[in-house]
Amino acid sequence: MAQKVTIATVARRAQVSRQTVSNVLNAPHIVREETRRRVQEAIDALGYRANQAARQMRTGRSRLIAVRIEPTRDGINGSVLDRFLHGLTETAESAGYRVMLYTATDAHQEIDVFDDLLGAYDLDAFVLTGTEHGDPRTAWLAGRGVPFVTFGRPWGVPDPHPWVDVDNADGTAQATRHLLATGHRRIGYIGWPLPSSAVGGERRSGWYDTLRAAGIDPGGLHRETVDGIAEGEWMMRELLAEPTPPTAVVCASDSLALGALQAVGAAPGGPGRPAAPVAVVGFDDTPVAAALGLTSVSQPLGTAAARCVDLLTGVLDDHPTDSPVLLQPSLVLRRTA
Amino acid sequence: MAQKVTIATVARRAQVSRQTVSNVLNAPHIVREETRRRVQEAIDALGYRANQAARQMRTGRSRLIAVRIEPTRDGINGSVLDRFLHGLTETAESAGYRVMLYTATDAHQEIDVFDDLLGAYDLDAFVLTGTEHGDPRTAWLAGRGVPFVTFGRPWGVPDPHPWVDVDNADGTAQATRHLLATGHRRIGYIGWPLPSSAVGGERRSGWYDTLRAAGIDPGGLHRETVDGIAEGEWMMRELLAEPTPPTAVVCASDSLALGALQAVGAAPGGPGRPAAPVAVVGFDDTPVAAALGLTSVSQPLGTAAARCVDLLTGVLDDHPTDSPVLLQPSLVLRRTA
DNA sequence: CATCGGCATTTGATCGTTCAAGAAGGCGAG
DNA sequence: CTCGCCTTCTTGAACGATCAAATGCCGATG
Repeated sequence: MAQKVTIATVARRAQVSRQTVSNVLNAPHIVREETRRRVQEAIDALGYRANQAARQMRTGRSRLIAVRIEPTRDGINGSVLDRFLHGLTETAESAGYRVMLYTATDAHQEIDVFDDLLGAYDLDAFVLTGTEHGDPRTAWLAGRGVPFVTFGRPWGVPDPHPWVDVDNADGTAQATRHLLATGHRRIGYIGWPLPSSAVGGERRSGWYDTLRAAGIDPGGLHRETVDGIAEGEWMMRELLAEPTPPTAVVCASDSLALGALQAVGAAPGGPGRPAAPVAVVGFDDTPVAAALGLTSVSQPLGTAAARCVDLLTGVLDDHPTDSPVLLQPSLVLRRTA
Repeated sequence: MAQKVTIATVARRAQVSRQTVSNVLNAPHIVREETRRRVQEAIDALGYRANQAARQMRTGRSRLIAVRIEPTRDGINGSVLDRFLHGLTETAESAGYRVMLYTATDAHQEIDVFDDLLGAYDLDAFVLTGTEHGDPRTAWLAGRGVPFVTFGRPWGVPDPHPWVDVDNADGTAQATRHLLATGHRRIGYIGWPLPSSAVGGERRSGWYDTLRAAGIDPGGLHRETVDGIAEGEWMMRELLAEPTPPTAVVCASDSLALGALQAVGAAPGGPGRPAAPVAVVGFDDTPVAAALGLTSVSQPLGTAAARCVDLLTGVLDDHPTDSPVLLQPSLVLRRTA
């Protein structure tokens, strides 16, 4: 087994002091060109890698970012987090950071985990997903001066923090405009209950405002429910029982959309099958949507993750760019609309 | 902002030396009961948490486990990794370990990442998923004496290592037995090409052996292809074109099963719809299967993850239990079989 | 010619923990 | 009484890096 290579090993080999090696790594501009090259050669030859623990002890920085991994409640929507995580890990790597996972059952227990992680591992930053009104987590982190980014904009927070979000309203607006363009006039909406779901409000307003802008009264053609396939089917049945039922429906999730599809009797059978009698659009472009030919709004998750890392490294490396990022989703057209 | 609480702070408050505090944490049995309690009170009162970086520098152990996060190639099967990761994080937490993510494009690049992570972060162990024949990663890790566990048994490795796996053959065997019990006699199989996919071989043999044991000749009722919905549909069409087509088919993945479903003209529409004319069973019990009412073989991913952590902590904490773990899957019955 | 300032590099201290060795006290045996 | 042993606790050193300050060198300046 090879001996451990430390900064002292490199220093001896390059005939310089430890500090000069450290400078080559952390402040190359203050080292003379010829010395820098000599040290660099020694580093390469020995395969030296700076020990993070030692560096961390001195600097108090760990180059570690924490993200919560959630149990995939619904199952269908789980892939959203999955794709986000992958993008996050990849971008963080290229910025010299690593991603650490943690779990939590609720916001308050999550705060305990923050405390734990900060105390034990000196975490540099947190990425929070799924912010809601009056989120206690952001207040706690901000109060401690811990850097963090949220994927999801802050809701009613006085002192704003860096965030990245996808323009949910624009997503449903795109869906609605597409349906209008293909001749639909009675376009319904199935989403989440408003006071509790901030994102739900966004998605509904995209549908609502687009119809109003087109001179159409959305009327009572909308329903709100918790997420789920069965719930979507039930709500769609209600809409179909209206005096003048919708000819198309925009849904806040692929789960709801899948339920709606079943209610309209569309037998989803994959690409190449005849279109459903009632058009349906989902949200999130999950694998289920792709598999079944469900038209759905796609979030640029890889980009969102990358921007989260950009914002964080901005704060951590002292060139903050505190402008929030709002990304545009795109409509993926398939059989159902 | 509160001052940083170190082991010295605790020691002063409890009127003992640093080392005694350290002993309370790491070797309580050598500390007198009354002293132990006094120190513990100080720890609780101050909210002290041992700094991992400092501990790691002295002991060389980081209490960190690394797992690779893969791009969800297919999309449908992505949720498998997702669920595994969640279980891993949760079990690791309760064992005092944390999970770190990394990405890699291929096995050789992954080995570079190993080197990086070991050099910089002193990782304690790796969890590898998806082992194949002649995997260079296990050889590299074993050669360096780095602890690791694989989710997936070793294939043709001379010097075995700890592993956890799900009995793939038993999964397809259960599916096949269920089909036999419900009266089917001509049962086909759609899976992955054999020499390249070790898991594919397992899954096929479960189907094959069960039929043989029931006195039925599997004949030519099987097809092998790469994973995907379109591929499944195509292979199923071939099977249906046989002189005596199958009345049921077992598939190596939900993707293939979904394709097969489309080929048999079954319009998957969710629970409550009439059964398909040809029975179809998938593998992995993904959200898509649940959403469409596809009968599928379910892997106990949470348990598998927990056992991976158990094996690792066994090695790391010096009470190795080097018996591999083979878990039984279960068949989730839905509409399609 | 002495002094100064700037540059490149080195030296000693430090982060918070655990290891290895040593010290204090009590107790029983010779 | 002395010695050795055990239990319990303390002291100094070390892990590998960075920070802050000091050093040597050089040419420019008064």
